[in-house]
Amino acid sequence: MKRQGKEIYYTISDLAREFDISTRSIRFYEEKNLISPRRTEGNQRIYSRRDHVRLKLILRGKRFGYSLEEISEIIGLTDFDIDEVEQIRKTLTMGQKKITDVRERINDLKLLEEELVSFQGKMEDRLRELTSDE
Amino acid sequence: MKRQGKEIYYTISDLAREFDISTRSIRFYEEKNLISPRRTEGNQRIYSRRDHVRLKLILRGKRFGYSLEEISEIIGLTDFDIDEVEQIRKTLTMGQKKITDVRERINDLKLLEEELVSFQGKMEDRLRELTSDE
DNA sequence: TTTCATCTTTACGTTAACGTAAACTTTATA
DNA sequence: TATAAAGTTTACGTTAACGTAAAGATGAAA
Repeated sequence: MKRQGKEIYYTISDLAREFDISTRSIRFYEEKNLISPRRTEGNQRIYSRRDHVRLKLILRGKRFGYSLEEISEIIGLTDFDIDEVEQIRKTLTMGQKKITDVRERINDLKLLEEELVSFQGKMEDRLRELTSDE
Repeated sequence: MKRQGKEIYYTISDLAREFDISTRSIRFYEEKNLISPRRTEGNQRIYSRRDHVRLKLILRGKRFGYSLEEISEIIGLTDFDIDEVEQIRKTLTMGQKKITDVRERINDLKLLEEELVSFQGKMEDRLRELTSDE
């Protein structure tokens, strides 16, 4: 992370280090149009604060199993290349679907958590059983 | 889903239909030792109620981005081939890690949900703005 | 200004998670 | 009992998401 006057910016290896991913991955995301950094005169990538946020979003999406294509859809929602009412309505509908999807996932995860905790409890009981009488 | 006296069992296509996946996938999960159905005399797979539950767990795992290998770890927790105290302790430690992991994922998802809802709100405002004065 | 770490593009390699096809067997139904 | 539907194994194909290597350009430090 560096500064240029008032601007905060990052090199590709800054981001790779911070998020613990390879530079290859970051370039790959760019190839897939998930992120579009500016360039220096010498053609090297410079990532803005906004790119930084963007990358965090990408990785968050990956963590719960969205493919890059799906992430692209979700992130696309944040792209302000929309201008007409109809466009906005479409975006709203899609956004609603995504929200529903995310809520479902949260519920699923809570179920799994319960199952794991319950199993954990059973194991602890069993352990007490085995270690009490020795 | 069929019955054989008191037993409930499923063929491979029963499961494929119910969970909307291919029979290939189901066989693949077996190849990876995630599931182990019994066989008929003629060597065809029969899935028990327990196998059914197991498959549901596998698919749930997949939904939030666990790889089959990770799912295998999680599911392994339910396998009662453990008997010694040390084994149980190991299992408990690992289970704890999984629980922490799952909780982190839940939090991440809640963050994403907030972001999506907030964005949705902004879009609705914008839409009202555009449609109020026409 | 040199020099070395860091960056660039290009391109081929790899792995997980299946898809698909072939050739054959088992089971259900007319 | 014949025949079609469904199942089996074997094996090669495919796609996403990178890994890795080469060959050269750029930028920071001495």
